[in-house]
Order: sequence, then C-alpha cells, then structure tokens
Amino acid sequence: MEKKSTPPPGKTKIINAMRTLLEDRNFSTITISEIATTAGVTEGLIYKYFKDKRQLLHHVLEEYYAYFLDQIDRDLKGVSGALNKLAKVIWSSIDGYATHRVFARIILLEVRNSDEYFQSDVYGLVRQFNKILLDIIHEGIETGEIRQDISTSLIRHTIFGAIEHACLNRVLFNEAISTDETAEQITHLILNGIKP
Amino acid sequence: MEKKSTPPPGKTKIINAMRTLLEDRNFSTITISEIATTAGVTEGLIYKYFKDKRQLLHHVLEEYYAYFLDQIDRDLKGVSGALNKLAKVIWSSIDGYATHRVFARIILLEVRNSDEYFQSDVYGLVRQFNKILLDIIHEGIETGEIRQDISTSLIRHTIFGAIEHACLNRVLFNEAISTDETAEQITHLILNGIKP
DNA sequence: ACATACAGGTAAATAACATTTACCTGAACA
DNA sequence: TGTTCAGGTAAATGTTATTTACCTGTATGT
Repeated sequence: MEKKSTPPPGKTKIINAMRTLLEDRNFSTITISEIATTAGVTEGLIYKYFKDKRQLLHHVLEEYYAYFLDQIDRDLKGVSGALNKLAKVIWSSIDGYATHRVFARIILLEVRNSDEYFQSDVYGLVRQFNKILLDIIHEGIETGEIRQDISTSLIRHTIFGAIEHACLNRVLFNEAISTDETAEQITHLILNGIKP
Repeated sequence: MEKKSTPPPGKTKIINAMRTLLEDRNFSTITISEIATTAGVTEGLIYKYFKDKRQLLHHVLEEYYAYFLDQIDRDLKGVSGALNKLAKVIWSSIDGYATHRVFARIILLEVRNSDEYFQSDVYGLVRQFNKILLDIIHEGIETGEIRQDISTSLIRHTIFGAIEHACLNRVLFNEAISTDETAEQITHLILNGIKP
C-alpha cells in the first residue's frame, strides 16, 4: 500500500514527456531542456526524481516492461503444451512491440549500449522473461515436443532474434507489419525449419 | 589509383585510437579528448577528417565491413546449392563477429540508434550483404530447396536475428564463441526447425 | 630562385549540453 | 505555532563536442 500512493504530478509529466519525445526521436538527440519544456517543468526537477537522463529512460522502459510481462502471464493462462506456449509467447512478443513502438525502440535500440542497463531494475524484468521462455523450452524437451540436439540457449536466441529482427525493421522504417501473419510465419519457421 | 595514396598518419592514429577505446568501452562514454590523447594528436585534428564523433564511428565500421564483405565473397566462391550457401553465410557471419569483437559491438549496439547511420556509406555495404542473403533465399525457392510458404524477408530476419542474438550475448558478457558449433546449430535449426 | 598554395597539424575559444546548488512555498503535524 | 518536508524553481557550474584562427614545411608553377 505504501508504494502505490500516486506519484507527484511533475514526475508523471516528465515520464510522459520522455515517452512523447521518443516517439520520433532517438535518445541521444533528446536534451534535458527539451524534456523539461515538453513536460512543463524545470530541468532541476528531473534530477529530483532521476539520477540522470539514462535512468529516466530505464524507468520509462520499466513501466512498459512491467505491463508487457503482465500481458504475457495473462496470455499464457490456460495454454498447455510447450509448442502451444511457444507460439503464444511469440505472438505476444510481436504484439507487444507492434502495439508500443516506443517500447520497441527503447529495448531494441537504446538501452543495450550502456553498462548501467544491465545493472538496472528493468533488466531484472528482462531476465524474468528470458526465464519464462527457457522454462517452456525445457518443458518441450522433457515432453519430447522439442528435439534435444540443439542447445536450449541457442533455441532461445533464435526465437528472440527472429522476433526482434522482424520488429526492428518495422520500428526503423515505420513499416506496418501484421502481428498475426508475422507471428504465424516465425512460429512455423522455428517449429519446422525452411526445408520443404 | 587516386584514392589509395596512403592516408595521413594522424588520420590513421585517430581511427586506431577509436578502435582501441571501443574494445572495452561503449561509444557514448568515449570522449573526443580521450580519442585525441590515445591517438597522440590534438582534438582539432579529428574534425579535420571527420564531421563529428559519430562519423568517425561510421568510418571505423566501414573499414570492418568492407573486409567482412570481402571475406563473404571469398567464402562463397565454389559453393553451390542454396542451402550450402546459406550454411556458409551463417558460418562466415558468426566468424566475422567472433573474430572482431569491436566490429560486432559497433554494428549490433552502437549505430542503429541514429538516423545518420541509415544515410551513411557504410549502410550501403550493409544493404549489399542483405541482398546477398536475399538472393540466396530466392535461389533456394526456385530450385525447390526452400519452401515457398514463408515470406523471404521473414526468412532473412530469422537468420540474421538468430546470428545477431547469439553473438550479442557473447559480445555483451564477454563470453567466448565457438564459431563452428554455433554456426552448425543455427543452420540446423533454420533448416529443420525444432520439432524432432 | 621565389612567391604561393596547401596538406597536415596545433592551441585556444566557444557553444551545447548535463548536472548541481541554493533556495522558495505551502501543507501536514507534534 | 513553529518545524519539517515534499514538490518545485532559477541560476550557477561542469563536461564535452565543435569551431576558429593560426603555424609550418614542402611541392609547384613561373
């Protein structure tokens, strides 16, 4: 109950400003002064709530990611069988990126090039998601739904890689992609390979 | 013959300094002053040869990428059959990233978050590589080696995504990459899928 | 032989930021 | 009723990137 007492309006405005600016600009070109102006607060206030510009970015990502994880949990409810779960996770991920372009931008392009990210709270959430996928793969191997001769981490890399690369182009070049179709094709490729 | 006349020593030193610094630091934390000191030149000279810090980064990447493309061309010589070529491209890419960690760092983490990159000369080289892969996929579909019901660009995304994601973790966490094993498993997964 | 252009380079000034500091205000509360 | 403290401001200070003005040797055309 203690943590939930609504955050001060200034803080909320700052977070929203950052999100807005990230809609069409990349992190490194956004200045503190712009954030302050957009939020309608002074520059100093930003440093009341965030250690620096990067930590603000991480916070914005954290809000997205918490929501994303909730959706994943929800989407997996009632789904049984490792392959079915895999298909669902693929769909949910693509849907998450497709629905929230700023979220996709941040995680695919803006955070991984700094060391602080890997120490941050939000990276803890990312690890949670990794674990979800890894657990599904292990389950699949145990039930015999997934072959044993490919390393589990490589399977994970391939799944994430496919999803991220497909969504990346969409983020970069503003291409529209159909979540359903993309998810279906990636799932199909991962499950069956490209041989006829 | 005009372009090849050895570049001025200062320029070379600057490029090498940037490369050296990127070995264990990320782009945004490297300062112009550090680059100058490491290179043993003054800060001003950097701006004689490069428009700004980012363009220097792009230039470093360009040198790596030109070499990388040469290797790919060489590696593909004498290989026939779309699937064999695909396997070779996968192996060569992983080898390229594994052998040149700085190259991997730059292309996977440091350039894609800026608009200038996509206008740069080096991005032209990246497109060339994309085309090589796409051509192989098309060839495979024509010869019947590759199924037709998955979009070619999605196949490309999955291949690149798998390679990049697998190498990324190794770049980030300094893990050693077994090129042969990683390449073999990715190839296997892409060709046959994960079903037993 | 001589001005001169110019590549290669330096040093110091300036501009563009991020970050810190000192302070103000009103409401809760002991 | 005086005090504390969250929420906020305005201006100073650091840090870096970038620009500017200049220096020096050497090749080059006349």
